[in-house]
Amino acid sequence: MSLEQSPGPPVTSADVARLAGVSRATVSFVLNATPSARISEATKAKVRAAAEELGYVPHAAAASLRSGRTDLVVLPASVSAMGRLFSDWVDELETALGDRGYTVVLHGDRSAAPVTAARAWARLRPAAVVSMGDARMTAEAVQVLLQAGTKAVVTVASAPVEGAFTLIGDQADVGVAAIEHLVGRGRTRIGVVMPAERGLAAFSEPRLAGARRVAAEHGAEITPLPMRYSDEAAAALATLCRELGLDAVFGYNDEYAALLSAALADRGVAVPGQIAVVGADDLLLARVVRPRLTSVRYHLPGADLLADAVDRLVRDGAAAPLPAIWFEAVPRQSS
Amino acid sequence: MSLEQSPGPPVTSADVARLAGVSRATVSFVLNATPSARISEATKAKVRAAAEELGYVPHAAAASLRSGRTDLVVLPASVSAMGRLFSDWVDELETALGDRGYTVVLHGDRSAAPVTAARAWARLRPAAVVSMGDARMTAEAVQVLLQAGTKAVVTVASAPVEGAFTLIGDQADVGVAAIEHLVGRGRTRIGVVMPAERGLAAFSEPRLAGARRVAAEHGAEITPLPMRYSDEAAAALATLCRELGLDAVFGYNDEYAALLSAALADRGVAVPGQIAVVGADDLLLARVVRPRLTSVRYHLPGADLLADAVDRLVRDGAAAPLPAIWFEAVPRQSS
DNA sequence: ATGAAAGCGCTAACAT
DNA sequence: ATGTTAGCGCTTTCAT
Repeated sequence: MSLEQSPGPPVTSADVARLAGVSRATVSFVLNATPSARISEATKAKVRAAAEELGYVPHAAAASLRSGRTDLVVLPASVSAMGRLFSDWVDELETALGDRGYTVVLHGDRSAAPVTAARAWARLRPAAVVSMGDARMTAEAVQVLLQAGTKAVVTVASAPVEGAFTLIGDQADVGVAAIEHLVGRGRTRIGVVMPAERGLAAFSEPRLAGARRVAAEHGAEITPLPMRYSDEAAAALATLCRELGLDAVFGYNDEYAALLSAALADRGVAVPGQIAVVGADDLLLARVVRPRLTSVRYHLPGADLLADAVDRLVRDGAAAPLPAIWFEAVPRQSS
Repeated sequence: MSLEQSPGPPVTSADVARLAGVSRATVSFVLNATPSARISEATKAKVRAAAEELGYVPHAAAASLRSGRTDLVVLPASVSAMGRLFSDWVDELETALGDRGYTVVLHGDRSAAPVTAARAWARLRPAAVVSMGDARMTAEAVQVLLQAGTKAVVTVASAPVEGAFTLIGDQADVGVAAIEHLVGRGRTRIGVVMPAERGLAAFSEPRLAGARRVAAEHGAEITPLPMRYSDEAAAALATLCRELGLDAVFGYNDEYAALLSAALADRGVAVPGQIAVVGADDLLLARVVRPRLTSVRYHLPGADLLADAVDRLVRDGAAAPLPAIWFEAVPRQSS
């Protein structure tokens, strides 16, 4: 293969047709294996050879513009805001959708307003938008997408979102699971870490609310603890925890919890002896640190299940509901 | 805003033109703020109002099909194979390119062959493909993209890739930095963790090669240690390390290293007393675990710098070279 | 200052 | 069994 520095004009299906000595329609039929068209094997071979020789790559946008169909699935997701739990799951979903013929693309938008973000996705005219862990799929955002012809709008929310296929899952239940676990172990003066990093409030606020609800039921006391994700902030907070006389901390997620747990140990506070610590997400990190970290674990629907639902939504406009996301504390050494 | 369940046919610029009482050309001029066209303020206002009222969202594919330009940048990246170091950096790059008017999209393809993957990206006719940490941007893959009209093909590699804007960075240097550090601390019987997970060989093999090179220079001995990313595998490997009489381990990256370090401690092996441990990527994890983990740190070019280079490449077809990626061991308690 | 019309690369009726 | 043709939604000369 010769490597030319300056490639000629882009190869189109017309070039392939010319070289193969057939029409553009025939090229389309052959390369897309259109079932309704009967093309002789000889012609097929000629077309494929020509395409191969020219290095022809179809123009996805042109094809979908004409056909009115699209195989694009947009996953709105900011890579760095995603825990390892989610990133593994996103990977599986990508594979599952890929197997079903979709082109999956992650779109990490940074715009604040839900409708603005939705418009950015809608410009691409995707067949589906699957929003996991992004709290910004409001009813209006859904309308923008639907209006742009998006067949499947999937989102996670604590209650059904109008027009969208909603995966029910309430972040408050993370707080509930954590506090129930701690109360069950006799803890009553409980701190709840609130990350200072932007974009995490959508998760931390409901978790705190869930924590408060359960604590009230059991006569336990909740103290919100703002914390930045850094060594120094963890050290300062560890000191504060001791001064406040807390006997437990729910650390928002495993990363914050592990950071704080290490800082507590550095200050001579016994974990879980004096202060119990609970994380969330059940990352491998929870098993890497010592003491091993008790963590609230997600139970997400399987990626294949969700991919099937998306496929159904795109083809038939409807799909059977999926089981809700639920949460469970996995007890380890830290509590 | 009324939420209709079944949206009508998609709104096109023709609808906007009709409502505003102007031609489609005028709509295009107004919404794209075309400098060469002089449109009266009154008309502009009318058009914008009509677009707003109809909830018009432009069809990106149609626009770029006609104009021959595209603002799409594809970042080939498998989310889960990306360390947190890279994910933060990818986030910044996304922002930087977004600020320059590009639509950034992560494409986590799972196909093995470089050319197949390149074809999948080329179907989208992106303006640029920026491949970080994906070792599969071969010269042929670059040609496929160039041929499809991709203006900027950027990749990381240990040596310039023909036709691509290459960011020089050699994974072997990660191994070099780790082993030089360990040898400098008097260690001579060194294990190198080789992750069993698929897709990581592209990184682990060169790191091992770099480690071997430096070890040979200093009369140290290298033992490759296959390991899966799990608690059990780490436990088994910890036992093996002791049996082999190793005095140091380079743990591939911080995650594997931390897992192994904890397993060693569980077995009563003193870290760093009996066995020193070094990771890579300099994640916050390295500061979360105890003993704090020595780690090899990347020095990547700033995201803004790279975004500028991409922009230059797209507009002018050329850009000034960027400084090479280099590596440095950050000493902490584990070595 | 605005409109008419051509055409980007492709697919899908409809012809042949 | 294959070719002809008419657009998909948009941008962009060229006219007016």
